[in-house]
Amino acid sequence: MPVVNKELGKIFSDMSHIYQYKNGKQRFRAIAYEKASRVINDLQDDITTFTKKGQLEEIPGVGSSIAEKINEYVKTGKIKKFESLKKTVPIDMLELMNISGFGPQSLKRIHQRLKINNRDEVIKALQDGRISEIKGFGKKKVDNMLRSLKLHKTVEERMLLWNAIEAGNKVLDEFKKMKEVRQAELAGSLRRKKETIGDIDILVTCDEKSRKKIITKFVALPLVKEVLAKGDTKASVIINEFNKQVDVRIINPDEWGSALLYFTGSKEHNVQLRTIARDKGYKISEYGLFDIKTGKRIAGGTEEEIYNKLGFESIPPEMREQKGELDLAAKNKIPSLVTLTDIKGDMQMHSTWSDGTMDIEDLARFVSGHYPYEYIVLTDHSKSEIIAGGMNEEQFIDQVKEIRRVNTKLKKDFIKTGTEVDIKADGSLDLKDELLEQLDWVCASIHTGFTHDNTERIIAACENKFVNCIGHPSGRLIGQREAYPVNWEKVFRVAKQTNTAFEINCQADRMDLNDELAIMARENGVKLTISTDSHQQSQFAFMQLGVFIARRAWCTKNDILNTASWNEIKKFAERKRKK
DNA sequence: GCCGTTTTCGGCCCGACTGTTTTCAGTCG
Repeated sequence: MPVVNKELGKIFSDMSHIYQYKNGKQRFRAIAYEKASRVINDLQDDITTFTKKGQLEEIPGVGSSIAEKINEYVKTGKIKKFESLKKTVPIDMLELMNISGFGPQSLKRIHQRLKINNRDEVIKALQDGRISEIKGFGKKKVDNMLRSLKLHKTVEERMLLWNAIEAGNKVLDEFKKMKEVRQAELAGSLRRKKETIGDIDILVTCDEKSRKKIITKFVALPLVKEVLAKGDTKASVIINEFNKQVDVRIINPDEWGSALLYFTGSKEHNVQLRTIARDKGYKISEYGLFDIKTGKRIAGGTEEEIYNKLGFESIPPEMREQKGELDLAAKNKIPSLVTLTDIKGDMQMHSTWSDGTMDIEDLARFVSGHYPYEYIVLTDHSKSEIIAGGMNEEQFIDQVKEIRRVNTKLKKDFIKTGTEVDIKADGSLDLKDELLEQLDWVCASIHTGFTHDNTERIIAACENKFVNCIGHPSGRLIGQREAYPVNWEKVFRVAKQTNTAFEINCQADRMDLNDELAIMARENGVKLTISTDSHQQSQFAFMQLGVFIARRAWCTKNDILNTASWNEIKKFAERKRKK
């Protein structure tokens, strides 16, 4: 994330906290700052590209007042209003507001009674019993505050989508095993397939009388580490796996659609939908769609029913991020998103010839036995990748012979020849064109210089007529390594001109391109590939992760190259070579 | 503070759980 965006996001989040703390009547102002903070944090481009063009107010949630503050910050490095606000509250204490149980009103009372000014003092006062002497702070509340303080660190770290899918399914299976349960489904950001997941949401239906029994069974499961809350219709627990929070909601079977809609989010999508419903004289809650005047329930059994009653076509969960999907749905223009079954082959993987764990024949037999693919492309590393056992030109020639041998043995032209060739610091490749020309598919990737601006390097690679695709283009590793700076608009323009595809790499910690960049690529007319970059058997299953990214980027089958037959892909490569 | 195919003013989604209360505020998702 661009540094300025991060700084501004933090400032606006702080301002939101300050307004919540100061005065309940400023609630909506606080919400506005909160929203601005989130939007700016999610922004792909550096905010200064907006300030330069005077387009700040085109960002949703940014109006004239916040735009002015952004300009002030970009120009002077400060926001006067924020500086003066900071002096009126114990700002160091408000850091705690991100922790559950530490709301503005509680912190305010603690500050006023104990004259405490920072988070460490609050923690100390909690532990030595001073806070439990304040009216309204009983033993349970203090215990809860101490507990969530302890949990805060581990729970705040988000988990990778892949891990969340595995953990979520484990819990989901437990519900499906209970005979009282009618339906159970993963909801929340997990259902929308965000690249990282905060907590796991599960929705369950049953007869009303079975609710208590289900909750009781659930909180007693061995996989539950700690119970945070439980009532008649919901429960929150921490599970052993990844130390993550799981929220369960139980509803009646005829509320399935409205509850799923509500529990899937995103929050922004729901708020927009509810606002529209309200304008039309309806009210949406997790219990259904209601006519405000008569109080009559209009819909709620399925999500589709609710969308339709409000004049929308149904919207896939991956699109529910308030990015204009409701406008499209109103015009019946929701794209037909790519699905896993559309994928006809895997475009990047490694064998024992470089750093993979399977030899070519085992690999081919495994994939053709477990996946319905028409082709796979073997893309072992080139010589610069010494640690990964990268190969030189002669070794690639030998490998081509081996691939032919295996294909003959399998009696089909299943394995395509290829490489993941290194893009060197100067933008040149570390394999000779004479070799690249002989391969079916060339993917070029950056493996060094992660802190530099790599725009020109990627462009240079695109301009080589034997390069068909750029691999893991942004170089980020989720939670470990930031993406290197790149002028993406420029890069995607060149990609389009040169007929170079860009990869959506499915490795669980890469997910690269991410959804935002995939949107930008698609809008620029750049073709995408979805590939697992598998190094071992289990990783071929990552393909679904890439499909999820593509769906979040509103991609159809036509945007994804490897939904096509190999003949089509060959034509794509040939067009570039002829240019 | 943001926002607008009924509004440039007057709205701003909706309900459950907890704890400490005698009817509700605070917090959360």
